[in-house]
Amino acid sequence: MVRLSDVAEKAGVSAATVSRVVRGEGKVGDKCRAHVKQVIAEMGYRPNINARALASKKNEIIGVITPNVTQAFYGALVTGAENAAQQVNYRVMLNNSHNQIDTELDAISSFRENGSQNIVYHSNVASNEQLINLAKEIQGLVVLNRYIPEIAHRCVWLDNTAGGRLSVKHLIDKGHRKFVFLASNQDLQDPVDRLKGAKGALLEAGIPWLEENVGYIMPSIDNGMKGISQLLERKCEFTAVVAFNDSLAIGAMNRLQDLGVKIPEDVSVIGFDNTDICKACRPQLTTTHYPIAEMAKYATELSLKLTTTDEIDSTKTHLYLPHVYERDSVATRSAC
Amino acid sequence: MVRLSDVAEKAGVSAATVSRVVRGEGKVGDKCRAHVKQVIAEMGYRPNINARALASKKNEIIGVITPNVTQAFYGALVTGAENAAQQVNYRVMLNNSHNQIDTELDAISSFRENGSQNIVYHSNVASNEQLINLAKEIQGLVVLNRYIPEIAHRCVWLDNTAGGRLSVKHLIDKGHRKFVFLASNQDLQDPVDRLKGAKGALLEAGIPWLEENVGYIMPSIDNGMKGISQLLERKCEFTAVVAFNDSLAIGAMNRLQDLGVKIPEDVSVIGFDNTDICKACRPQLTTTHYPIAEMAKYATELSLKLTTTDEIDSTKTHLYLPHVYERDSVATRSAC
DNA sequence: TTGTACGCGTTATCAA
DNA sequence: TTGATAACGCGTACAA
Repeated sequence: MVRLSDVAEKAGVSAATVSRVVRGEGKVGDKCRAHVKQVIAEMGYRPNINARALASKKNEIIGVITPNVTQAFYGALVTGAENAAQQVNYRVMLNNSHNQIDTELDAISSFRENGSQNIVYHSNVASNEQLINLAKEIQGLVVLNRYIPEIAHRCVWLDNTAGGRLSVKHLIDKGHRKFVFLASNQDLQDPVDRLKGAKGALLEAGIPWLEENVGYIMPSIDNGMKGISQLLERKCEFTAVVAFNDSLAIGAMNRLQDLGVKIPEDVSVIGFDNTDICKACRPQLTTTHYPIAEMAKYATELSLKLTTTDEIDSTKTHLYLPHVYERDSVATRSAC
Repeated sequence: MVRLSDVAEKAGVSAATVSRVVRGEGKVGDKCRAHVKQVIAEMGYRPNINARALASKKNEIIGVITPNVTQAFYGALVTGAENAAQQVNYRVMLNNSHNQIDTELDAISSFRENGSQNIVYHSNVASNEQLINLAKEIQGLVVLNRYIPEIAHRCVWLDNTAGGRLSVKHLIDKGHRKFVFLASNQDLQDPVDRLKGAKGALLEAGIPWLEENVGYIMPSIDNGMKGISQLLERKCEFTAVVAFNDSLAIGAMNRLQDLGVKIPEDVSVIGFDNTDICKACRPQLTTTHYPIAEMAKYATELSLKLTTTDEIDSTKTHLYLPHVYERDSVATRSAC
């Protein structure tokens, strides 16, 4: 491995000078710089990252914490972050936390020990207090998919209330008036907000909210099937099902089809997220698009900005709006 | 940040001793060790990873290179690797190469500059020569999903030929004799091997191989739909479709259903990989299981072994066998 | 079993 | 604009 000092010796300058041209900082004479660059190219020198990190206490690493990249949603998240990282030659360190707070905290410690100040953190288990405290300590920490007023300018999140409202409004516009909801039973804000939005859309349209028409379950295809069965047993009447996410929607859809219900002719179904599986089912799933890849990309850019510039506007948060992505699982209901 | 020397001072021992107990190596007196550990706990000391990496020229990082974790298959791959890494307190650095050889090579350089000797590399674009040369230079490089005889003991791969054979044999056992194939047009060994296995199974059963019954396309749901349409236009006769992967299978299945063909009553469909989307479609997809998560886990364990012990058997490769995972898209065909 | 002393490859603070 | 020189925090021969 060729070192900085090797380059310096061959170029006939000091190590300090080479360091300056490598980093592109400090004053260096034009022809001196050109010469050094030449030698660097000739020798194929590449800086030792660990030595650099040790001396500067910085490292070009962006840590990404996510429950589990096996799930399409989080895969898209990581891809978005990695995309932004590649543009500035940063590396991404990944942690699958499996929703274990200890694992998440440990990953954060580890990232920091590696000299990384840049962390994009999606947590379903950390408390607001924990996040606020971490944000104080870690300059480049960005909280993804969550809104915490105290650190609003460090949050990149989706307007889930609007999402819930849009989903339902889309169905109302198509003539539906009898709904059933497959909600998440996870102790998170997202499910609450989406339901709140849904409720709002209903009230606006003068449709009563029936709590008995809501099933709370852990999101998965299998549970979507179970959930819709339970709703059916309760003798809920509906022409549309609104699901917390795509998996639940697809489970519901498939179970209904098994029972001879035609989608979307008899019942319309709408999902949430717009993950890849929406194209696998039949009919293809109409869903509310969650631009997670873009959001993750933006979040890592924000993290970078947080650690490199002072001009951050701490009075502003970063809120994304979802929109309905139409496929084939929702149909117009002429009469009701 | 509390340093090694801080601990040493407070404990009244030398830095070298603290270093020994931290690493659990070298001889240290029992009560001395206990005392130092006590102080470490009290002070909340954690080693500086960069300093350690600089001094030892090693870093506890495992690099994972994959085309794109947005795809479920690669998401599972990364999860498997991360799983193994967590067990030994290693961190994973991720690179989405998007099948760009430059990106892959760059990632490798970067990993090495970070002091990592451990790399799990899935490449669709690197040549065998490149891989062989890299393996020479990088002690802990493991090639995933590919077999290169010269570095057989560094390869963790699937028997794709057996996979192709098993898929078709499963269908033959169910009474099918007329097949159509949706193959990949990617310039890789996997598609070739799977087709070879399929052909073998056919010949064993005395069924002729019809090259015109094979469609070569880039794997995706959309292309599965297009592919089966093309085969239909060619007036191929078949009672079963064998797809290179799950996406193609699902595309084919859905298009057939659109045309009024009943799956599996009229036509059976089998996929490959056993990714999450198999449960999203209707009927759920019977497929050939590719144990990618386990393989990736094993691959990173192998990489670790390669860099820590000398007792590696270089006469042995690491070959996994796929198996048919039955769901609902394949049915028995009584007469033909 | 424990301690000393030097090196790892950079960055950064001074002088020059 | 350039060059010494001291950190950075730890690992590791070697000596004790």
